[in-house]
Amino acid sequence: MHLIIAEKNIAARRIAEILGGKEKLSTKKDGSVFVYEFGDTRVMGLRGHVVEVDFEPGYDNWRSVTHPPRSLIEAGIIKRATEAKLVSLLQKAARRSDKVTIATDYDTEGELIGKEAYELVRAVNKTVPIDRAHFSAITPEEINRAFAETKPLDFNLAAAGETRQIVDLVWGASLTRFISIAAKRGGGNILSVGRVQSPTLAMIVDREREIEAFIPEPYWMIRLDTEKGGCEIEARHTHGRFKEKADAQASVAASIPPLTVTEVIEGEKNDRAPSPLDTTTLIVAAGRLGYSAANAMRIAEDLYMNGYISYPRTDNTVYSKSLNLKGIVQDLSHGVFAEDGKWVLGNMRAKPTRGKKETTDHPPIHPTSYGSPEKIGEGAWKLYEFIVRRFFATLSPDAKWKTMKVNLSAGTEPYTTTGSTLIVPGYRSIYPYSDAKELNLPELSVGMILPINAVHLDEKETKPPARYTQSRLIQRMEELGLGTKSTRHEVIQKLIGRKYIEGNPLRPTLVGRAVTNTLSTYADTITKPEMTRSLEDHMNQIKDGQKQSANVLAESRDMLNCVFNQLEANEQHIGSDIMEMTVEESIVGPCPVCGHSLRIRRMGSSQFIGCMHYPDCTFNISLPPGTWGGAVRTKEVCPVHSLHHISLVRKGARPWDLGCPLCSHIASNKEALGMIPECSEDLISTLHTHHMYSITDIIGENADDLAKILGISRKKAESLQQSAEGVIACLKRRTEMKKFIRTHITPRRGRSPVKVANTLIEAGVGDITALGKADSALLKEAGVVGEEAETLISEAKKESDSRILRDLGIPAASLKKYLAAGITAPEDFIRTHPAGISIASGVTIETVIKHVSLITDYYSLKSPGKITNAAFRKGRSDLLELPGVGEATLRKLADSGIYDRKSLLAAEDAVPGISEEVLATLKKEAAKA
DNA sequence: GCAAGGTC
Repeated sequence: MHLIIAEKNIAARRIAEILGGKEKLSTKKDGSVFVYEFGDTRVMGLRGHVVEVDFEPGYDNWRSVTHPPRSLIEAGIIKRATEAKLVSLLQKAARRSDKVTIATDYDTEGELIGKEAYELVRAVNKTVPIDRAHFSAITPEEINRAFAETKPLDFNLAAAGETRQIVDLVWGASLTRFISIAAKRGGGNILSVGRVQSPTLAMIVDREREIEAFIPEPYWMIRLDTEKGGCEIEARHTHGRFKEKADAQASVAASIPPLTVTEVIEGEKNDRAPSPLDTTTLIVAAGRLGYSAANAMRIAEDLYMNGYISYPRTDNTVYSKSLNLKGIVQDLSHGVFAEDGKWVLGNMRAKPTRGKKETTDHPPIHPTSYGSPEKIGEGAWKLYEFIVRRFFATLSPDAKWKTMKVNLSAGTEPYTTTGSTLIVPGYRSIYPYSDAKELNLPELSVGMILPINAVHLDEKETKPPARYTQSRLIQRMEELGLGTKSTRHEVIQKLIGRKYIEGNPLRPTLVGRAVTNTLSTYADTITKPEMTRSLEDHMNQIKDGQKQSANVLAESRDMLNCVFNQLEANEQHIGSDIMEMTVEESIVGPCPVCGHSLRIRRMGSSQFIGCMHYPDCTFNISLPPGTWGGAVRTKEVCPVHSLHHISLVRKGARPWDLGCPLCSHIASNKEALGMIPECSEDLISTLHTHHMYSITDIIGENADDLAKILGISRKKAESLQQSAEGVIACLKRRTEMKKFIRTHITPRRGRSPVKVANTLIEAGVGDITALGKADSALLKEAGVVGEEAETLISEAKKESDSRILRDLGIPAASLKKYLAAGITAPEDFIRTHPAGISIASGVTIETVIKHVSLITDYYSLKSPGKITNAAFRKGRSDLLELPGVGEATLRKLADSGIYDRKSLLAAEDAVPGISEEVLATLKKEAAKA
């Protein structure tokens, strides 16, 4: 069997279609893996890299003393399968192959992916010949040619890719760990470092610094209004910017009639049709259409998967000769594009335009089939339409402009104005994305005298450089060689996810600035794009066989060791620097009690706002747990408390805006405070002026202090505190009931669990015990009826009973056994004799008696008599010896307190479930024995 | 729990 391995499923399918020709193609799917078969050939697609480099085992603990971050530099590197299922299927096929062809993408990473496949094949099949097909487009011509002239795999090229992987892992992981540990960051809060992300972050930080350091300078510009035959013309002074206002004013004053046309220069300008699309250009254009970089790529990926456009990750801007451009235009000339498509066919330029970059892996991004707006969908249509029109434009003639430059003089002052008219629309008739505008000037000739309608002196200011937008940043990254077409937008997302940058356009956060500062002081290499450039140089040398991968890695490790010398010597310093710089982001505002700063603090998943002067000041505001979202401060500040508003942010959810934390704290505690009988409005406001907002604040205060604050006696203060504790207990029970209702009631329209609970609370049912005693009329009012109501009540009763039992001191393990035996309420323990309970539940008699005593003590009833385990066992076997006594009879007897011969003989009352005659017979038998 | 690079 001939096994062909492609880089991805779609490529595999198309290769199979082409090579299979007229042969019947069968598609098999195993899990999520597709296999295409024709004749004796089988084609499989990988998912890019199916193995990953990692450190050998033993380096997982970040805080290990024996394996500190630095030890990662020399740690062994292993490869681990990331797509286990796919790998096992691949190897299964490889075992039975007599020929293998690697058909991954035609670039460095593709060669490495090919080598990974090669090693997986070799691991299970030592002898099968393996070759490599190179193709720059998946078209019949290219594929047939590539498979007719296969070559050996280029191990040097793959080694170049592998070297990059290892350098990235070693630098990235060791530095990430070091700096995270130094700044005491863990969990989802680490500080990452990498060859691509760190220089990208540094660009944003640098830009922000430039903006901050920028001092605007005033300057002046002069414009002049004139007209010709009713057509208004604006001309500008040729001096441009005046630095001195006086000079500008002098020029304005000298701008006097006559205004004479001194020169008219007419020309023609060629406006070249745009070049084919690569990923970066697509993202930039998408940015103008309102798509973020990551969103644009997601949509493009979708369009590609559905067959509407070609592969969206490419650096290529030159169509290959094998691409049937005319055929594609014909295919697209439907529906919305019918007319424009026909126009393109009728006006096609001799050769399509070409861009500067030409690569071999994929064609430029172009449409592959027609999709109507309905099929494509609203969110993606603008992007798809752009891709189609851009494709049209690359096949359309250039546009032509007529230009006119007119020089004028007003008194001694020179002015100029320009106009432009589109004379040949060319590609512009089907490509409306450029903002170049026509500006028609009237006919003017040298010597003409025009009126001066006005002379304006505009005061302006120089402006700082603009912040990066996502697409501008991606362009810049491409210029600097940072990242690839597939990863640039992901890098930006990563920086946002790490809270290094935010906003649109992008600004650095304090964390982002702190990390960049530290890195550029102690690990400059990783913050510079030059690291990527020199890595690429080394990769080229490895590819050409001029250098060994091992040498490059050794050099790189030496460098990293030098960096660590710096870092380790300054670890304390680095940690405190970052922590100091970033603390500001968690500061909410002044503490209302002591005036120091309040900070958001996190401990595990719980979070609260606390005073930085703790423990001297214990003021704090509780916040919802982190599962609702991490608390961050927003820009808004409360005018009353001068505190930043707080927002809870969670992945995949809209942020929950709490507003001013103190306002919301006060509001949410107001109702609870009102539940304390002694709390009048006045008393509450007195409490507020002393910064006591919640019930816990009242309870936590020293009783004497509380008395002083409120101007009441100590006794009254104590009773207030007691009432407060009562309210807390009551609230706690309510919460429990709410939770209970939530787990037992399915939400339905107009009847949410919360609503049900609130109706019950209003009616005075405030805990689970009360719910167990509630009547069905009330539940009906709350919207719970029939069987559901019965279950709710009986479950509540069960829950409440078992709580009572637990509170009385019956341990959970025994309780479980009792409940399983149907002994659930305290009454059951009194109604049934301990002997019956013991037999039913399997708990030993001595323990049962101990537990029953707990209950009888509580209800002030007589305790049950003592029975030892031994006596109980003996009595039980004695009874079983009596004729006609089995387990069932034994149990009935036990329920009535009969557990041995003696108690049987002493029994006076009837035993439920046993007839009097039988009982009498038993007694006789017992007396005999 | 770290990187960057493929692809889903």
